[in-house]
Amino acid sequence: MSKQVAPLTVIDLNADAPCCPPLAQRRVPAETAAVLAPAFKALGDPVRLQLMSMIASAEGGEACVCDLTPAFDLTGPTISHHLKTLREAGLVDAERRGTWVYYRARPGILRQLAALLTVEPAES
Amino acid sequence: MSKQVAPLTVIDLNADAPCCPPLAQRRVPAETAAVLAPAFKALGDPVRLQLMSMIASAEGGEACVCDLTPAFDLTGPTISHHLKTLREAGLVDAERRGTWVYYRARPGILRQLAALLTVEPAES
DNA sequence: CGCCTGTCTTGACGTCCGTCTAAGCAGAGA
DNA sequence: TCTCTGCTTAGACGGACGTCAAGACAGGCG
Repeated sequence: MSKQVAPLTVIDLNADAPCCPPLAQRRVPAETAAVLAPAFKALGDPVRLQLMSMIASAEGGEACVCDLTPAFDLTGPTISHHLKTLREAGLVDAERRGTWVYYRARPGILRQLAALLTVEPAES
Repeated sequence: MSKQVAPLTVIDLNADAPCCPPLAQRRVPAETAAVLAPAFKALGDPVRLQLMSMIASAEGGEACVCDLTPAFDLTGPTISHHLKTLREAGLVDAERRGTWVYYRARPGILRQLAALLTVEPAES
């Protein structure tokens, strides 16, 4: 355990470059797991997964809450709660402009998660 | 809905090719979200994320429960419960050979998840 | 056959999560 | 300033989750 000085204690979730080697290449340290697991957890709900996709794929990279809410059979506060969860997981960023609130995806952490799940094309 | 015979009602989680376009490219349909969210949810626990990594990065692609359990400060049944969760999410496969049980990662679904999270290198 | 080791299942308990209703706060417009 | 609309926060309730102790099952070995 003292072989390396654990340079991953604080993980920069905004970095564009992957912070960690793929999950299938090297065993994920406990600290890395503790930081990245909440992000996976936030994506572990169908509503939030769709919200994340709607935000990330929106025109101009941002989506208004007024466009997100009517896409589900849920009340406004419930959608707001899910958006807060995504925000606290570091997956999205919120900004109020006038009357409406806009949400924007953070590509950095998405890249981290994708890199972690990357598998060699032919591993057999 | 009658345009195609709904080939995504059941998503082949074992397929090697990605089943869905990236999350940031097109809005994820509700059915896809319902199928893939449980996989993210299963990875949304630090213990399971480490278990998944230990299994996927193990020699020969498989890991014995007897090697996984002592790596955590948890009881055997708890580890077994987490492994069952990973199994039910389709992330790993279990096989008993003699006394010990071996777990093996399913690269297909990992590729699906990684593809879904893929972000363009420069999206601005 | 009987015991031992290793793993899974069952049942229970405390905590967290998803959803709702009701209330609070921030801007825009009259 | 007053009111209206849009979004968030607070509180509550039912259900699911993480954990453990105890028991059940499978396989190997005397």
